[in-house]
Amino acid sequence: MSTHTHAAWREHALHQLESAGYRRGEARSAVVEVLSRQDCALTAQEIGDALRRRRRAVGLASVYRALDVLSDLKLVQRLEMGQGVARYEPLDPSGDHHHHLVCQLCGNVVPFDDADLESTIERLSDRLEFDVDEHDVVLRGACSACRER
Amino acid sequence: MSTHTHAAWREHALHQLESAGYRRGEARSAVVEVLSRQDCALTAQEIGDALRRRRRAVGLASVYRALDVLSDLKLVQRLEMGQGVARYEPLDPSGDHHHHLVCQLCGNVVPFDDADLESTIERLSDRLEFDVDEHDVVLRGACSACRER
DNA sequence: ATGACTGCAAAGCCTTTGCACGCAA
DNA sequence: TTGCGTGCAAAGGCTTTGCAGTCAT
Repeated sequence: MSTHTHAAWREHALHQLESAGYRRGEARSAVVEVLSRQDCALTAQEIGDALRRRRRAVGLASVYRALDVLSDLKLVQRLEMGQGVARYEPLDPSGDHHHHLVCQLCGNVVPFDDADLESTIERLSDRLEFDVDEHDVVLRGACSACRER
Repeated sequence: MSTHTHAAWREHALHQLESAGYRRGEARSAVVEVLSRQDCALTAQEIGDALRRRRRAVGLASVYRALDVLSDLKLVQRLEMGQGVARYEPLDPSGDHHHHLVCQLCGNVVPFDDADLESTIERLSDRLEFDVDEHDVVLRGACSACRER
């Protein structure tokens, strides 16, 4: 597991934003807030919906703009897991991360991590004629709930 | 490497289409033709362009429709590697496959394969509470050409 | 002859951009 | 006060759909 709590990520992110010269705007802070409460990948829509539910409605354009900035600062990772929709999740500054299982029946996304997989990818990266600095792995299939139906 | 040549994949695909009750239409056959000459992932646009260059222009809608059918029959794999554009590549019936390196500087996509990675993922899949039936791995970084600049 | 196949144009998503206003610093 | 941040509406890019004509069987 990560050494960082959700609150710690939020502080870290807000601090990084400030250091990078960004002002503490309402919309951006609200997006950081929502992301900090969730450790798996959300779509821009989902973030917008969550904000609306919490009575801190933010224009979708601002959500996208906030996510752009956060991606640039490597505070969130942008992921594409099919269906042509991008998902975003907080990036642990320690380098810790997980990958995703996508259920092809219900569309649910479940995180998992595996040390073996990480070290295999690391060894592999060294072997390639390519400077690898990111990787992602998506497993697709049926989640336990859907399999039983 | 695959045990199937490009021509073999084309024959296999055309045969499967026929078995599944599809007619041998011009557009669909042309898409199969282009895919069979390439073993790494192409976008719908790229397929359309290739067809136009070969004087067998096909409407983009038909390209997409053909790719849909081919995906359903598991003859091609649909991949999303960022930038919100889907890519498609022939799927070897033997189960052989590769993964991709994406250069974040020039956008080039390069295939690679690694037995170690495959077996690690297979072991991992058995360990999970999830029926895994597909996986894909994307490595991002700088290709050798871009690194030198 | 019949209905699958195709191309074109229109419609649908997700995402980005333009612009005017408001707010942090 | 300055110019970054925000929301709205419009524009963009990829993909899908509706429709009428065409072609395989």
